[in-house]
Amino acid sequence: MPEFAALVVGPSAADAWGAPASPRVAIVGDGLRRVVPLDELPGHAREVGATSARWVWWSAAEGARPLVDAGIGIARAWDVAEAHRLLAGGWEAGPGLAWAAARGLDPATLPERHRGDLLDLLGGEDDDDPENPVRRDGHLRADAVAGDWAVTDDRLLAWADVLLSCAQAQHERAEALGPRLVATVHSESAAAVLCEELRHDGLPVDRTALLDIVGPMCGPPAERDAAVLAHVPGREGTDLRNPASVRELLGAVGIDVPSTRKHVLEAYVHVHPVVPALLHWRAEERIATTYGLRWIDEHIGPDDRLRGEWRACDGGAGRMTAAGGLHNLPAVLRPAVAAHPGHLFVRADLGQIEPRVLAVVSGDPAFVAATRADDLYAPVAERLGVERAVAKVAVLSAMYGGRAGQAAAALQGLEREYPVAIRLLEEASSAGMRGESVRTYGGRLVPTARLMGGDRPGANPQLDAARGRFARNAIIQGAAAEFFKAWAATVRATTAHLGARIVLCLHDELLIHVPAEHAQQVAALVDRALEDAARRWAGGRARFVTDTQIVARWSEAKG
DNA sequence: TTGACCACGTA
DNA sequence: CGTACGTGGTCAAC
Repeated sequence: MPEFAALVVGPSAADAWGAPASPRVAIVGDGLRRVVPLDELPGHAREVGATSARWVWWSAAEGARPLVDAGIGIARAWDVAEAHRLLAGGWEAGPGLAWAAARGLDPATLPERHRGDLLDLLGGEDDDDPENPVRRDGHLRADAVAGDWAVTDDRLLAWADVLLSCAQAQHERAEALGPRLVATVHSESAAAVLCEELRHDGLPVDRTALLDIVGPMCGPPAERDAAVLAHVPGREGTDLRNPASVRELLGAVGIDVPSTRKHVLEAYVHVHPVVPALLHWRAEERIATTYGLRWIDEHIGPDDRLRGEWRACDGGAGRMTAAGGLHNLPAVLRPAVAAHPGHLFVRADLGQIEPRVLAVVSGDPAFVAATRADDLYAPVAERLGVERAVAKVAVLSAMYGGRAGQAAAALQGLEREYPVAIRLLEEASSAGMRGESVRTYGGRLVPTARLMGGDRPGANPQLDAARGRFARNAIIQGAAAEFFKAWAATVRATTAHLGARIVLCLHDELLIHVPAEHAQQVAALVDRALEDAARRWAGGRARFVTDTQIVARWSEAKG
């Protein structure tokens, strides 16, 4: 059993005069057992950081956030919420649920809601020892889960003891479940810490450049509308924000479309000038409403950093998510993402990550061999005896469940030449169609039955097919997310001493803010981190490639 | 106020 | 080809 140091944060309190007092924090494990005020935590945290102990918290948002905000580096962590999401699937991962799962308690016996409201407190916990966070039925007290039980130092220590024992039970389960789960928990826990750092640091922007791009698109809405409506005299009353109204407008100029979506309208750009005007209006309207002056004001601090909340995994296959527009920033805004004075970006993205991951998770020898090429699709095309474009569509269709166009014919070749890889995808697909859960290569449980409505498998063929595609894709997308996080965690650990900070994670791409004089060295470490991650995660069986560049602005990256 | 749907940006 | 996410708009139902 590794050395764990459990950290819990008590409720924020008021002192005797009613002024806000610093919350108290308990640290238990690794030879420590103490309670300290939150504002004295940094000194104690450095003490733990100096050992090889692994931090344990209910969640990074609770446990890692105060350390990150205090500028304390965090080397190793066990995040109970992330571990629970991996082991049990889904996104719900509060202490009550994680504890119950780790202890092998039937989730159905979980107290109705761990809300901590009056009914909860009255019901069922009268007979329990008020000083014990664990009820006689084995579950955690609802008021403890709600965060307002640990009001004394003794209770806070008891709460930390519970956390420590929860992590130890999870560790045993992870070891028993599969060969990679403990490593995946470590990596996911590091990703959760990274999320706190991403939130804390923010993405450096050039405010002047941003305003130059956004400003001209943020004029009076009436003027934007008028530029479109000028093409259709007599229909100035059209509400361009209402798709039904737009469809009516198009009908009036002889364009009959089932929907007004961009890819539908693009076929009509030469039919009537209102169509390109409308598409241009949509793009500007998007910037004005979503990425306009209000967004800049709300999300970009006085230090010219764009901040949003980050999560280490979504509720599905396990990709990272970001709020505040950080994950869907339109390309036209990228020139405004700029390194701050004295700094540069190291920008790196993984090439053809999903087919390379397919090679690893399936172990298909011929497909693994194809990863030796810089362009994986070239040897695949050669082996199938088809054009590269055809091979690419075939591989993507196999991973995503597409059946349209030329995919079907090329898939036959894949089944013949790469039977192991295709069989894995087919097995995932049928498990999904049966409503069964699948596990990713790293061990994340991905439920399919609860997704996309509650219909029973077999009741709705379209829904079954959708679950099949979802499961087929989840084992690839999920494993790619795991590999990406292992890479990011390695980069974070090996470049921190040079002042490098990861400031953006975009599924297969890293943006690292680094003092200019260390950019070259960080770029080299990024590539070495990929080799290390590939060796640890994939046993070196497949080759992974990265395109690593040093740029001052995100938009300078050529790809 | 809330949820469904559309639309669209990113990978 | 398809999967996922977050966001903001309208509309209908409260």
